[in-house]
Amino acid sequence: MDVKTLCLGVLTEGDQTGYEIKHRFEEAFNHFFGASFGSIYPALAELSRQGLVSCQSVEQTKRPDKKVYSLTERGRRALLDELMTTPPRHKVRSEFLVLMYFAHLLPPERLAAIIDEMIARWEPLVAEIERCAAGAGCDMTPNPGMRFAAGYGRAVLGAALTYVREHKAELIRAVGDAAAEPVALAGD
Amino acid sequence: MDVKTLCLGVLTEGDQTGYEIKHRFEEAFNHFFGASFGSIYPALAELSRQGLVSCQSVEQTKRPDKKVYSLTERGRRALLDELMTTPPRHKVRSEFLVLMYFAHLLPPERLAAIIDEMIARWEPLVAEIERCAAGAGCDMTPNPGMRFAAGYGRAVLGAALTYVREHKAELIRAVGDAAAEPVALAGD
DNA sequence: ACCACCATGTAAACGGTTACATGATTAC
DNA sequence: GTAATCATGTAACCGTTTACATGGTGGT
Repeated sequence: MDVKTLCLGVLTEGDQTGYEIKHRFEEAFNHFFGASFGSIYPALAELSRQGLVSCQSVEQTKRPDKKVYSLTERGRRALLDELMTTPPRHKVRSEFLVLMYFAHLLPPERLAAIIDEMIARWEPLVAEIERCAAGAGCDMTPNPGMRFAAGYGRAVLGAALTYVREHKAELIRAVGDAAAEPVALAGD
Repeated sequence: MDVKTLCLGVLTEGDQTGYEIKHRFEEAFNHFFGASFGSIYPALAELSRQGLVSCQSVEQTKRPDKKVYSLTERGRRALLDELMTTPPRHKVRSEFLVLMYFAHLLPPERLAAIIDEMIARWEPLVAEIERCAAGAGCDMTPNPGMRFAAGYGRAVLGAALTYVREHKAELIRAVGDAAAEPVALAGD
């Protein structure tokens, strides 16, 4: 499953331009699937070439023509097929946790700054997930899947936030103590 | 931050071969950083070329020579520098949640199978994280960072497990109801 | 018989990010 | 004057996955 499939999926919610699709990605999939313009535009071009979406240009003054994409019947079938057959992978790649893993190699101020940065990034993300689950940014009443995904995000990010908040001081203290130990021995 | 950095990090725990490093990755970083042989061996070769690790071959009968890598002083400095400067990214890419998002396009049996598969995959993962946090697979007493990362994994995976278990039936019912509605109207 | 474990490596293919190119409009 | 919004696209680059290549040992 790649950006192409996600584009097909977004287009089930109505015809959209590449630009709009990008924003829909950010609203709806922000916490579990990222995509940049550099992957979306080529994906749409390829889908168009394969006849899975159709495209009509809308002229605009002093701007590139807007290209509105629609899901074709073949595109819908391809999407359903993909959804029926792709295995449910779930990958996390966290440089944050790598940094935490090697906490004993870092000064406490750096640890504090890293954790604070994560908290500052996750807090608004939870807020946005909540907004999205309430139906913002999408015409229709939020369907069950949307609510499930949003609920998952809220639950998991909530747990992450709680965990880092509750263990920040403990980690910093423990690292400080471990660093102090050999010095104390040497000073004996 | 890439596999190279992680290799340097693992080597702070003691000299190891590429093969052993791979297994250490699976034990320690399983839930937040994946790496295959195809990325580890070239990474070690590159680190060796850069003088960040040293390597001594150990002859073996009827097997390729074992190559034991050690962190050099320059390697340690490079690692510390990397840990001090890399921003704490944290990315999730979940085809599972994409599938859930489009639940209304899938039959209930498929939804149930997907959720059950995730539960079956996460349950042993939590168990392994717990084992690792207790100090298994690593000579030293687990240091604070290891425990923090493991605790994070336990908290977050625990929340994920609880969430999917508690909302599985609800999702499947809601999707079934939504699918039944138009039929009921048509039948009126 | 067959599979898992040990042990290293290469190379093609893949998919995505980043940076670049263009350029008017509107709001602070 | 500076930044954000609208709007599309290309191309170089990056790192990883996947598949292949080799082959003895030990367990069920």
